[in-house]
Amino acid sequence: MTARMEVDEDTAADAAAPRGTASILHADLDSFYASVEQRDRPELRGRPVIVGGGVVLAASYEAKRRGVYTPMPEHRARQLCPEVVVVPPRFDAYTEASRAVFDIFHDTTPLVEGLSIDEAFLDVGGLGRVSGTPVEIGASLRRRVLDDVGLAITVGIARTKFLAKVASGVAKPDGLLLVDPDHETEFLHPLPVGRLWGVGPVTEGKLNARGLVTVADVAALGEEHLVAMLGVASGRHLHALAHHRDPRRVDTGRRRGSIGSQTALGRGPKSADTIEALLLGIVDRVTRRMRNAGRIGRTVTLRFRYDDFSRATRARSLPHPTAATDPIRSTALAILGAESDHIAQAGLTLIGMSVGGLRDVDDGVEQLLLPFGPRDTSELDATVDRLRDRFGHAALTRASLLGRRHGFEVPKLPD
DNA sequence: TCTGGGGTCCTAGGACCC
DNA sequence: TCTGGGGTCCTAGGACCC
Repeated sequence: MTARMEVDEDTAADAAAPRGTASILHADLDSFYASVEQRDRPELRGRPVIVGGGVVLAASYEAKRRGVYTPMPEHRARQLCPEVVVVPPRFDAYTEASRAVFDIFHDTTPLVEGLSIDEAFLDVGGLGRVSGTPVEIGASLRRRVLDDVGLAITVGIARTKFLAKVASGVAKPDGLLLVDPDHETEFLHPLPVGRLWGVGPVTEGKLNARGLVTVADVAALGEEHLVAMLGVASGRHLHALAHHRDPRRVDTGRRRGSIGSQTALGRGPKSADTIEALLLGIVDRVTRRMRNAGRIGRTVTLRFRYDDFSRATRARSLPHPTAATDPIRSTALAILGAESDHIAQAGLTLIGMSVGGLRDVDDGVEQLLLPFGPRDTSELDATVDRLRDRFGHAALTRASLLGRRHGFEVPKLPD
């Protein structure tokens, strides 16, 4: 490896460049769903546990040691490990546990970027005088999550988000690992390429087929070769990561760009009525979640999977963003109608719908209300009707607040 | 290995506009 | 009548993440 480093100009340049300090934490709860079950049911501790519903959603470390992983079919897990305990998921309990852990994150630093229900980046740079070194902060975070929430959490600490994420992956389970900024290459280069964030089975297969097995192998390659192999974005990204270049800051302002729901149907024939009923249930669920979140969206996407596991997505954009059930339902039904022949022929095994192009409902309300002022309310009634149609009844409360802020009364308020 | 449910990002072609 | 280049939006598909 040393010889490789010497011939690699990029790495040499990196080594000469001034390093930042390792102050980014990646905190990742271990086997999250399964750990919550073991926490709440002491008789499950020390035993192989999977949370499942057809496939393995999460496996305890006792089960992982037996070769069980996500998303393995449940029956396969039982073959590998006959004494495994299968627990149905309790998503409310996981959401609540996640909220408690994120409270501790936010109490640690204001710079928190959530990645999923069970992991986040924390920037603890500049907290030194108050809270200690990043390693001390990481250790105390782990203690607090265990004491207050009863869950094990692994923390990776590094100069960049990418390295912190890789570090927590290496440190699992129940660990803490600092990647010293002066020894990043030694840490990174021996790892298999599949450890890189963004390298999945397909990319790993392409790289392996060209004899590229470790990160060092990838790092020795010019960017143009990776771009030719993987495309512009992936190639550049991978090249940068292999040289531990990752300028992304911890971003506290990230918001979801789409909200969706899907359901697997199993094999066997389903009537068109059954499929339509399932879709209507999905539409209700998604639009309710949108309204609860105060988001509106424009692009309705249906997702289908067929008996042979081929997939298709069909999208249609609405003229205006909305969270109202009616326009989203009719758009979804129109897409379904256009696909009905293929569905009848190919056999549907999954149906899903999501709404993308999300914005805040306040933005939509504001856009419709903004042309009005205190002296121009002649068309306000019609506008309020349109507000209700597009965004649903709840938007009227927001419209009322916004109207007052702009100095006029919005009529037809909800009671 | 015969596959859940929630998402993100990237690519690419075509329509449309200037 | 035929032509260029750039930008944006829409749609479909694919890879990836937990």
